[in-house]
Amino acid sequence: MSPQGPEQRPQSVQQGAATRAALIAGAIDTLREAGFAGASARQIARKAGCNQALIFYHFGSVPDLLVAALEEVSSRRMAAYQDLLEHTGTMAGLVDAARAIFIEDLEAGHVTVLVEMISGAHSVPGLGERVQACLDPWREFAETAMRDVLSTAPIQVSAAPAAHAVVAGILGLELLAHLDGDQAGALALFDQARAVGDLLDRLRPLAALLGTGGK
Amino acid sequence: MSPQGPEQRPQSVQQGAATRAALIAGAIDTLREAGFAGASARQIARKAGCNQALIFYHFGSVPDLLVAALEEVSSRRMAAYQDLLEHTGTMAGLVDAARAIFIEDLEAGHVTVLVEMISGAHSVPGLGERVQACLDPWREFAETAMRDVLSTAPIQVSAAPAAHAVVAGILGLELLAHLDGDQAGALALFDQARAVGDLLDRLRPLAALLGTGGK
DNA sequence: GTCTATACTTGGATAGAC
DNA sequence: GTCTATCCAAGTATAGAC
Repeated sequence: MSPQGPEQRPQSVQQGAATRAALIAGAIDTLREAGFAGASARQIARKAGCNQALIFYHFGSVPDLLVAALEEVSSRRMAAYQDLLEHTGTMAGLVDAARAIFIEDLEAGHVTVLVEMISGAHSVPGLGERVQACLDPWREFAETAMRDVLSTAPIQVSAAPAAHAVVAGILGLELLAHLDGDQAGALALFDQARAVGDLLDRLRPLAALLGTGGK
Repeated sequence: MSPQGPEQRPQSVQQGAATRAALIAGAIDTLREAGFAGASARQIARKAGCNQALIFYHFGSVPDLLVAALEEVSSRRMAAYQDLLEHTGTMAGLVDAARAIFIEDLEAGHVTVLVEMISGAHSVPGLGERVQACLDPWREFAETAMRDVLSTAPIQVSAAPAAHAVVAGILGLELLAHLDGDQAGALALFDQARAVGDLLDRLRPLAALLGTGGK
């Protein structure tokens, strides 16, 4: 695309891209292990195995790098979520899918990154809006998923508040799981939800008879 | 209690207590407005209207002061929660009480303090355990409250996972409300929950007939 | 693009005067 | 108990050599 041809600086750009990726990976690791308050330029650079000055060269500032890291995690996970949720017609199926995804995210620390960025946004002016923008696709996604499932549910529930509850629940469970150091509480909750989902699935035909389901 | 009598240094201790209180109040304000990452000794002292060195004299370190602030908020709110929940026999009543309490906490920033301390604990070794200890009474409280309500519910749900979900939900809703700058999402959710609670209350006699409720 | 060196700022914590 | 002054560590960010 540039006038001087695509092979003028092939090594440089490749190297630069690799460094960018390493810094983003280092930022993600640091957010998971030391939180927002511990995510300093020096700490991230150490994780990335490169120099601290490169953060400012490639990203301009530490918060800018952290936002890039959040966007990276967000886009990487969206694909997995789409795949897992697109074939769930029942409440029980939704709970199972949600459980699998959530445990995976919890262990990998994906939600930790998000939570740290949301709470850390308190201390950096203007950061909140950028994190919010990153979260928006997820809210839409959750609302669509809830709309699909709730259309077959025996009780009338609006998708928007339900989606809000799901997103809030994920964030809250992450906070508790990280504080406790285990996922026992979250696992027990998913088991309960699975049982309730099963019950609702079995109630569906009955509800249709009584005329309380659907619209 | 001390040998020299209770009036030896009345001014000093009174002054000291006042300063301690001012520092705790300053720490709470700072956690709410600037988050854990922004809660430095100088910032807190500015809010408290006193000298930065007093933090170390009275509390030893900044994290120690922050824990004291969390304990203060926690114990102050416990009374309010006890009062509001002790007369709720129905699901709808529980939702109404929860809504009132949650909105009050959200506006006053009580939950913000808790969330910031949980997420901030990532960056200070040993802080997590202390925050966890502060949260324990609340988990017990939530479990007791859920047990009371669920005993009359038309479906069989264990109290422990339900309480875990409630606590997680409160934390998550706080994160979202603070990020959005409004409580619209949380309010809509409570309205939905109120409708579902109403439905469950009306289903109770029916469930008893069918034999799916109780033990 | 990457490194070293450095300027500058802020934060935690202590000593000592009052 | 409270203040001023200060030390030291850590953080952000930039300049300039390579």
